[in-house]
Amino acid sequence: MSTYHHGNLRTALVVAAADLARAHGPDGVVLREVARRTGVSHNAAYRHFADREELLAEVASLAMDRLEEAMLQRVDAVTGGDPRTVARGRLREVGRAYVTFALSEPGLFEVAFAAHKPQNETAPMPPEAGPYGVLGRILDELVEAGEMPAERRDGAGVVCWAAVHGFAMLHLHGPVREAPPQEREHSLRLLLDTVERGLTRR
Amino acid sequence: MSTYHHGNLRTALVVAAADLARAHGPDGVVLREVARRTGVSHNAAYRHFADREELLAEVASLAMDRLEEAMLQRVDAVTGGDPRTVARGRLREVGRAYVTFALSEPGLFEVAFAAHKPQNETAPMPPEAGPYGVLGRILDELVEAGEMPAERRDGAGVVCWAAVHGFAMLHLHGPVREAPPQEREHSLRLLLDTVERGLTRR
DNA sequence: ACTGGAAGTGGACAGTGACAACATAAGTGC
DNA sequence: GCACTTATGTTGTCACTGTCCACTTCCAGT
Repeated sequence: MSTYHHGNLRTALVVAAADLARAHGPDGVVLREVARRTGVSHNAAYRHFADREELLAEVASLAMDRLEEAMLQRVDAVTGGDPRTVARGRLREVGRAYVTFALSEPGLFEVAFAAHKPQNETAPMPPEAGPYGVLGRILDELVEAGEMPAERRDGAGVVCWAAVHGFAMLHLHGPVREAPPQEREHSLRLLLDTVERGLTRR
Repeated sequence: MSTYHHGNLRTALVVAAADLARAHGPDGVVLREVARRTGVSHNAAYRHFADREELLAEVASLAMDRLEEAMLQRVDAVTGGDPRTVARGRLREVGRAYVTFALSEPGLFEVAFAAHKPQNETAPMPPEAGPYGVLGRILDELVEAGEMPAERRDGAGVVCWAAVHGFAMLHLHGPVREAPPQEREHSLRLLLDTVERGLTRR
């Protein structure tokens, strides 16, 4: 048989797992179904991943990449004259991108934060990489532009992230999950207003 | 046998399920283990709950009650002269209570927001009940005291909830889950500052 | 005292993650 | 060219889960 060895099963498995995640969330990523879809027997995955959790972690990492892409795309579109308004605009856009991604790719988004037990292999937490890094750079811009007091810079990343993350969660599983889009947009605007005002004012 | 009929198995099952939730999160609530702990055979639960999801929903409701208690306890402790400072203090305390509960009872907290498929039986969403109601009343106080513009009242509930919910999530499963308590306290303070400033200022 | 239905039991079944033993393909040194 | 080693897939199995079904036990109302 020419197809005994798949070639690059590992990535194929991750892709299939990501599809499942997209469609059915973290619990939908079932090892045997992933194998089925890849046209390979169950247990084949164990040659590439220690266990289900490790495959899930790979999907999570993929999801983080997608999230970062979405953020960068929107953020980089904000440009033009005044560094102050640019920085403010970017802060808003990065928040909007986060929420938009979460609501349009709920499955991937959940998986990204469902990686449970182990911290990753080598890198414990490179703070300047990934979505958090994107946000951090924008906050730095805000400080440099004189729009945010420098002493607020420290926890600001967590504050911003918490706000949009919570917003997304509440609209995915929380009590406002059935709110009409119009109301959702209103809340989001107020959220972005509040954070911007809270971080920059006075 | 005197113990063939348990008496009030339903609540006993919910309690056992809650214990499991406390210890191991939503996925730790395993029907068979719940039955085992209650000293009853598997399947006994099916006389009281349609399926696992329904038992989980009951635990979620219990968790919501605990959360509301914790919030009320801290909020009601804020009292004294000026209605303005009282209202502001309560807003901070309700947020602090939310985060504290989430971090000290992560299992229950997760279950409270893991109830997936069905909206509840009778009440679709009584907005004035539960934790959301507690928060809502505080926001009303803020408006009445003249500390928050009335036109901001509408989405304010979602904004506050999102902020603390996201904060809790990030510290439970997110990238800052291993942050030292000191750093966490700093971020929380900044979060509360930001929301307060953002909602009240001009 | 009898009986009908509610509450609990025991036994199945399909589906899951994981492990161990086996089979096959691809290299690798000679 | 050719044996041998190693990475990669496969089959078979196990314990565990949620759920369905048929059966048993007990209480309540006549």
